Amino acid sequence: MSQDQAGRVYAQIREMAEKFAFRPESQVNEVALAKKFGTSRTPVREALNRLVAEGYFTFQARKGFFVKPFNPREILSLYETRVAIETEATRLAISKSTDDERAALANGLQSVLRALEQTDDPEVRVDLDEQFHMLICKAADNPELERILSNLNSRVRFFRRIDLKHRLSGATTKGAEFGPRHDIIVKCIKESDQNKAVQAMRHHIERRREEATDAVARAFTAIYFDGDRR
Amino acid sequence: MSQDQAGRVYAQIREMAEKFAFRPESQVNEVALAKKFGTSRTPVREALNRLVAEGYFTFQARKGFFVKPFNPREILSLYETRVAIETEATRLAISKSTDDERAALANGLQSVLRALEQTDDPEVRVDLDEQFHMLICKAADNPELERILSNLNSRVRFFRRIDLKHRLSGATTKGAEFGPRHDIIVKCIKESDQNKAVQAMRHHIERRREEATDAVARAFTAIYFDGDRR
DNA sequence: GTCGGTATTATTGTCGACAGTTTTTAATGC
DNA sequence: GCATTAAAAACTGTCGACAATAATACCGAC
Repeated sequence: MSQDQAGRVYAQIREMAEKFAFRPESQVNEVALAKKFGTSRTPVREALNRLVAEGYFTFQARKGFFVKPFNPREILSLYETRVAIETEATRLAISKSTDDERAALANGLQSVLRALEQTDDPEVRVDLDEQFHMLICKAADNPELERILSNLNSRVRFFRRIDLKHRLSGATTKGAEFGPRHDIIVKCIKESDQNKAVQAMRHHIERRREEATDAVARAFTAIYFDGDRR
Repeated sequence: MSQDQAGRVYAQIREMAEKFAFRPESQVNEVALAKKFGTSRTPVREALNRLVAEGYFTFQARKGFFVKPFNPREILSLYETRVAIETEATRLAISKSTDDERAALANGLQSVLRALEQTDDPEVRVDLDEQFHMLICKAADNPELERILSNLNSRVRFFRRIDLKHRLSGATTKGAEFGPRHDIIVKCIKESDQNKAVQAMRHHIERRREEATDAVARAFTAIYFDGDRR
């Protein structure tokens, strides 16, 4: 038997969860998953346990694992937490860094922004957007903030995708709505303007949050009426 | 066999980790733990998996579970993360609440402060201090922030205890150093002064952080030279 | 002594089985 | 029909065993 089923199974279940292949509030069937992955229940349970602690599932003793409920409040709380983490990360990234480090960071961010301008593929754009935010967080030099943010990101990814697709489809003009906000953040970092950078980051995420709340409605239909699932 | 070994084992291992009964960086021996708890390895592994995701241990494939390294940087990052979470929680607690809710919160906080004044037992005081902060976080009405903060709390508890014991032992006067900060936060909440409350919370935690950095040195000796352990 | 390589031991990863619970289904009485 | 209870099925929680891998001890050559 291969030796790291758990890791593989973990990655796959997580991906399924991110794509909402599980119906919210439904119970997870361990044996079905085990069968699907061609393993015993052990690696499945191991994966699910990790995913509980990461906020994807809940667990009730003697009942099993359940998919996290999926309501506006949950999503709001995710975005609010992002604001908490990322504003502080921005502050730290600026206050801890030397001039050189800050310049390097600004460079990195700008090259992400350039890449953003050169593609219309929503998947890629979500990916780049995430990279932008992670770069700043990494600059804060705090493994805990990084850990939490990457967890939040993976849980918000689904909504981001839906949201982004919608906006790209022509609801608004790309340049006006999407572009400049990122630029402002980079500019403030370059100029070491802590307060303005933090404020820009806050507004950036809060704006996304509003749009995501919208996206939830669309997501609901996508999940519940998009073909058969158990 | 009883039906919830995993929960019991989880709680016990976590408590051991909080008291640093495991030597940082050392490998966790699954069979030894299983023996100690009178179970098989299954519940032990289940517990460890959860604790990895909660930041107590790390995991390397085909090597096993390891106790998180224990250095000033780790601790600094924990406190910085607390600042991120709690300042935002304070902001939300004020902006989301009605006048009545805010008054109720202030009442609750003040009764915790009264309790704080009536005991010198460090254990109890750490507990009350934690309650104070959790009350504010709960008022933010955000399950995610709450989840993260209670995780952070459990991981800093050890340092808080050491720190508090030291301060109570007479290094400083209790009233001057410890008392007023909390009061200011309550006052700002009562008056709905968001910015001041956030600032007060930030300073409160940052001050603790500085003291905790000190405490780390003491903790080191406590862990490494406090009798035999494996 | 120490270096390299091999045998031994310890430890992890996975499995299938079974006992203990919960949920579902069926049956009975009203 | 509908509620109540009993039986059956489905599912979870735990275990002991074994295979795969890593760590350690041993041993001979130099």
